[in-house]
Amino acid sequence: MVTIKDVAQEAGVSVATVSRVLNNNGYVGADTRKKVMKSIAELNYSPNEVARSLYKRESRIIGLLLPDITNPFFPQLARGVEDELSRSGFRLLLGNSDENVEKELDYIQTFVQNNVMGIITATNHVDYDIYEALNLPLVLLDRTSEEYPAVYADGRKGGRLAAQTLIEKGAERITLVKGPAHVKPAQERFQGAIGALSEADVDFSVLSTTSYSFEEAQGWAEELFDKYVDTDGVIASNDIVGIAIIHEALKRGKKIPDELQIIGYDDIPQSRLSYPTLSTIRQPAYEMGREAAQLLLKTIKKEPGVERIVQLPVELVERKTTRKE
Amino acid sequence: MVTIKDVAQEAGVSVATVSRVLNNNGYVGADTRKKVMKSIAELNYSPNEVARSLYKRESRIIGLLLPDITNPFFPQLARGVEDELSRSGFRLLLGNSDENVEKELDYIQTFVQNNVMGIITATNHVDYDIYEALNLPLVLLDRTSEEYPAVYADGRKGGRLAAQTLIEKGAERITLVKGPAHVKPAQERFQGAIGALSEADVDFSVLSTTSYSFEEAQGWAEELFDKYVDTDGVIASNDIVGIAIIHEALKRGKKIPDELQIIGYDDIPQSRLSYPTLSTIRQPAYEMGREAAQLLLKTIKKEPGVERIVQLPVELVERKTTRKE
DNA sequence: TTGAAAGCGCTACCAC
DNA sequence: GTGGTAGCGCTTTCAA
Repeated sequence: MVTIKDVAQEAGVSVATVSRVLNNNGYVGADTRKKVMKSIAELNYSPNEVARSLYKRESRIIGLLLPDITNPFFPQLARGVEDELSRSGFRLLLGNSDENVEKELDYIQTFVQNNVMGIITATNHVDYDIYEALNLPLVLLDRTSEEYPAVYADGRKGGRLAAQTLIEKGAERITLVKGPAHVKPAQERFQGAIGALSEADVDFSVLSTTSYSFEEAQGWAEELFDKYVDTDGVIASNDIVGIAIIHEALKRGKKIPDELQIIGYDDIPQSRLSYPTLSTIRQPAYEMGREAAQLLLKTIKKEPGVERIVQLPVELVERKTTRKE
Repeated sequence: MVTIKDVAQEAGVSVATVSRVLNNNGYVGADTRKKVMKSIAELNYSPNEVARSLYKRESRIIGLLLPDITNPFFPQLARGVEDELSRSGFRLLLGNSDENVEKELDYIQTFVQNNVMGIITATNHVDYDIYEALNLPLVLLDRTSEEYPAVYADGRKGGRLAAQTLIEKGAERITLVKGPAHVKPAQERFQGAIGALSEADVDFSVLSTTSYSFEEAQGWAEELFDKYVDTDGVIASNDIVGIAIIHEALKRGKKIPDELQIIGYDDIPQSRLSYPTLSTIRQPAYEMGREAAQLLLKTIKKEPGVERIVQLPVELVERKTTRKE
């Protein structure tokens, strides 16, 4: 390992001087600087971030905590965060919590132990003490809270929009799929949909589910059609479930969208590839990730007047599982 | 921030003693140990990993370099790596390279700067000098190389299997979709398929594509049917493209699998949710991630007799886009 | 404009 | 058994 000492020796100056050219502060003579630069290049030196971090009590690392990168909504978020962060030279320490408090706490602890400069979390347990005591820039992603800055899309409005769409397009026996109770955004969109449904003159039923996963989505779809045989409009809890419902409906010979309309939530990439393509409520996941990163960066840099809440718009994407009129 | 000094003071011992109980080495009297433990708990102390890392020249961090987490094959890998790693208390520094050498080099550099204990990379540019000079445990994931330990599934065999399957099931005008030339595993499976196709008495055509992405998959599918109108069997470059092809085929009124059979590659989770469900060659992505992590861990711990190559089996998953006989 | 040296939090060696 | 202390690679006073 080549250290600052080696560079200093090679260049015939002190480590202090090397440090100055490295960080571009303090006075350094033009030719001294040149000499140092040359030695740096020759030795292929790059400073040890760990030592730096120890002294400065900060690093170029951000902690990102996600429920599960395996859920296709989150890779988008993660990429957004990473792309934005890496433009400022920050790197990502990544953790999947599976919505499990212990894992979450565990990750938070190691984030702190590693001197991360800030944390972005898409988690439900922000109310825990550990975040309070953290004393670190924190931004919530895809979640809300009274206390912390947050970037999210308006779930209530999204849910409402989904329901309204189905109502307008003539669905009369709507089934609303409710996502896991412990997942906040799932509840938000559910509440929004319930609101719109209640205000309209339609019959509707609620199917309660406890997961979003690919493995179980098909089970929910089957249960849905077993219980509500003649439903003609389903509001899925997310696109995965929506796609599973398309699948099951086709299997049972239902005509989409004539006999049955389906609307999803998220607009994950594969929704454009289902057949028929899934109408859905779009959340700008990649953008959300970027915004969260920007917000965090600004907070770290202590820029004045940073907005605490960034709410991104949801949007109806009409494709082929809803009727045209 | 509470440091080892604070704990020492609180417990009325020296920092050396605290360090000993922390690391469970050296002699510590039973009651001294108890006192120290108590102080640690009271102050809610947890050691600064950065300081530790600086002294020991190692850390509890692994660098993971992926092409693009947004491609649904990779989250599985990443989860496998993370789950295995976290069992040993390691964390993940994550980077997406987009198959771009510069980004890759950039990430490698920061990995090194942050004292990572090892690197897992799913990258095509291992031949570059930087890896040689690295002097760090490295394992390739989903890639092969003469020089480094690697975990992968047998692409040649997979490609061969895909082609054989279609031939056996009576496809007579096969179209083979070739993935991006710079992506090694894509070429492997392509070669495998070409081999099987060449040995059989079938006509076939090759459609050359330059990406795997959702955005462009549909374009490839359209091109495919425009160019090869009467193909009755397509070997997709991966499941994304396979799903796009199903979509396009249905749109054009083709009967699957009677008029047209399709076989994918990877077995990403959403392949079970397409309609009809996609027959495919399964790569055990999650397992691959875990194996890579295990291999790396063993290398780090310098366990003797560590295997250099872990080749996981590919497997035909018959679903509804291939015929039954 | 430059160098010497203290110190970031921790570990490990050497005394006692 | 326990404490003192050097030193990991770096940054930043303070003096010169």
